[in-house]
Amino acid sequence: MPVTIRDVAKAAGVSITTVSRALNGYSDVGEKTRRKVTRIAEELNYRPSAVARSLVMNQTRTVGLLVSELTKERAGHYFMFQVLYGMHDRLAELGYDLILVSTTTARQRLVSYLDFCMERRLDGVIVMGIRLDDPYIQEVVDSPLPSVVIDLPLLSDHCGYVMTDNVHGAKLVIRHLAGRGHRKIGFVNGHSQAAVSRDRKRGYEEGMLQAGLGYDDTQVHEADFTLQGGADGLKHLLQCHPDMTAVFFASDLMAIGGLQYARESGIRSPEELAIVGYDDIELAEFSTPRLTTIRQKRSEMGMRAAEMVVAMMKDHAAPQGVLLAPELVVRDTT
Amino acid sequence: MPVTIRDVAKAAGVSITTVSRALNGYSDVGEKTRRKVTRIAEELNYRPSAVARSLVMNQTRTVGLLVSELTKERAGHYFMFQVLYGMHDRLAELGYDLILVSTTTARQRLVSYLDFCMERRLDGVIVMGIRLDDPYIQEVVDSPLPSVVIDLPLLSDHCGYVMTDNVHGAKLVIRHLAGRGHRKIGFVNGHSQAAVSRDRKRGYEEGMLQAGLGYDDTQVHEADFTLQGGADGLKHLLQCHPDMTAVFFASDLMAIGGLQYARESGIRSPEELAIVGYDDIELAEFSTPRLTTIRQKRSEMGMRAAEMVVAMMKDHAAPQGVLLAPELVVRDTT
DNA sequence: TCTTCTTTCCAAAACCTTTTGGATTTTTGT
DNA sequence: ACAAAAATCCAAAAGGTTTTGGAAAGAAGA
Repeated sequence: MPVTIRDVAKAAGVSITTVSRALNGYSDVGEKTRRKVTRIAEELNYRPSAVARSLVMNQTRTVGLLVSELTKERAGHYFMFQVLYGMHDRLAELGYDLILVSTTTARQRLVSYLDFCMERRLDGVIVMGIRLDDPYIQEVVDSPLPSVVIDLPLLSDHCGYVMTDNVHGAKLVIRHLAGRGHRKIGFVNGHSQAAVSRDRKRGYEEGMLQAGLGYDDTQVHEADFTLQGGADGLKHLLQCHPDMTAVFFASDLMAIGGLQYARESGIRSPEELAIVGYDDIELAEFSTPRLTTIRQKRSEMGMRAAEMVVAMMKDHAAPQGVLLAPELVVRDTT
Repeated sequence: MPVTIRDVAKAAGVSITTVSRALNGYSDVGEKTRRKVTRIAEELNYRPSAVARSLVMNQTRTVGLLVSELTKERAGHYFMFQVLYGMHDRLAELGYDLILVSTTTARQRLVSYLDFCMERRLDGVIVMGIRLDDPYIQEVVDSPLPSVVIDLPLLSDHCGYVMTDNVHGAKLVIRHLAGRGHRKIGFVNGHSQAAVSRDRKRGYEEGMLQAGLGYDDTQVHEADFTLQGGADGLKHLLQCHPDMTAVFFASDLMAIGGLQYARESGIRSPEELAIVGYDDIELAEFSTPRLTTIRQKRSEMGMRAAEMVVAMMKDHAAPQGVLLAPELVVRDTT
């Protein structure tokens, strides 16, 4: 049904070789024939079949986006959407397409992640929102497929990563709070199955020690990145430490949950309790009071991941670990 | 490099025809050979090439997701992510893959949307977050490619749609507010380039008239679905109508913006001002006070879209217009 | 035993492109 | 005007699968 290269060749009175080379800008085709071919291709509305091309070139120019948290649980969406945006945009610029691969669907549970990529002959994979305990993680690292992971420091022969320097980000928070005179600072962390949680906790700990405030395990509470988790975390922390004057949350969503709990409990922020989040999602700027937080360059994360995976696929570049600098955004809650 | 059907055939001592038919469950292959072939295929870790298959079968089992709002502007993300989830999940179940097509990238501006779909030989398209004034809209309708549009009542030979009954949803809100005794009800709408805005406004108007409250154009304000827009809209409405006791926002995000403006202005909700949103995004349940809103079955929207497009592609089913029922969720702001 | 179905298998064509290795024509150098 | 070099073109192979139209072998019926 669709018009093929043969149709164009016939209409132009040349061989299909010539059509191919004319349209692809090779130098061994005369100027007049080239113009004729392009004109006719235009007229016939010829679109070269990407699948035929993929078959012969042995590359699909497609990268898979493996996201395990594409589930009903929505905690990560605020963060992920914009990473996705930057990633897709840069990939499109580089001439690659993005195909969704979810580990949570029924089909994926049967066909393994790797099988899927092999069958589709994906050129590379970007992994996002994966947990440390995800069974697919080993597959990714072991696979010969070029891959880059977001927010997980996985470095191997075929696997790079890009993430924000979470240790540094957390330290920025503590330094800021200490500078404001806070001595007793709590920390509501995300679940331990996220690499970022580990790093942010380390940053919190080191930051506290460096500020001379000491590290106390009971001032740390592990939640799950959700609004509710943030509220519960704050409640718990304040029960143990009624004299706490500042709390650092490992995500904006949790911080907002905390903010709401505080308001319901009649605790004013920042007067009675300073609150800091992490991520700088859109909502952070519009909460009342406006949330102090750590900004992650989300769309840049996506772009860097895209660039790296393309470099690996195209130029056989070596995978690297990219650490982006976080940025403290001071607003009203501190 | 990867193992092909030829390798399997050779190893099993049969023809490639037999391998193909054995693996695809045809009846004209003996039980013992079938077992042998499957065993060997397993051993060799054979994965049939989807691209070769696509070429010969003339179908890619891939549908494109055309989303024009995959931009830095984040207003729709809270809504779209979960539609995407339902859509992808159902598509995967049905054996189809989802590929992202954005109209906002540099590449798409050169190569038209249709060209992209043709080149990739997509079997179908789902369109989401598109505006009434989007230039691609005509392409979609005219295209012979099976397509279904979300939140835009576009029905043609090859194009169906699924959306929530927004007229009814808005009426539910007005009826609810009128039942609570409100007489002067404002409306902060989304931008006029969204079909949903048109419908929700109609629902508001009809609702007001049916409740005997009359329709007054100055009680309606057009915003843009953003937090800031909601805040500004409420401010404007209250300036014109200080005696307004209830405001209906065409999205939760705007309602939350309104809620925040109200709080900053010392206006308590629901005591002094009832507020209703639309969408029932996660945040609605966690705002203070918790937001009364209209629930859209977002993941069901995605699923229905997926099912329809597959039916059109596979069984040549006729496109339909699907209207899902909205649902009033009463919380604390009314 | 001979014919007629079944069952089981396979060679070859088809899908649409790119690339290889040469062939043919034109231009350049002398 | 002749050899060499450059420019322009093309036939055929390759890529990995499905499907078509038979062929070969075995079983059933006479």
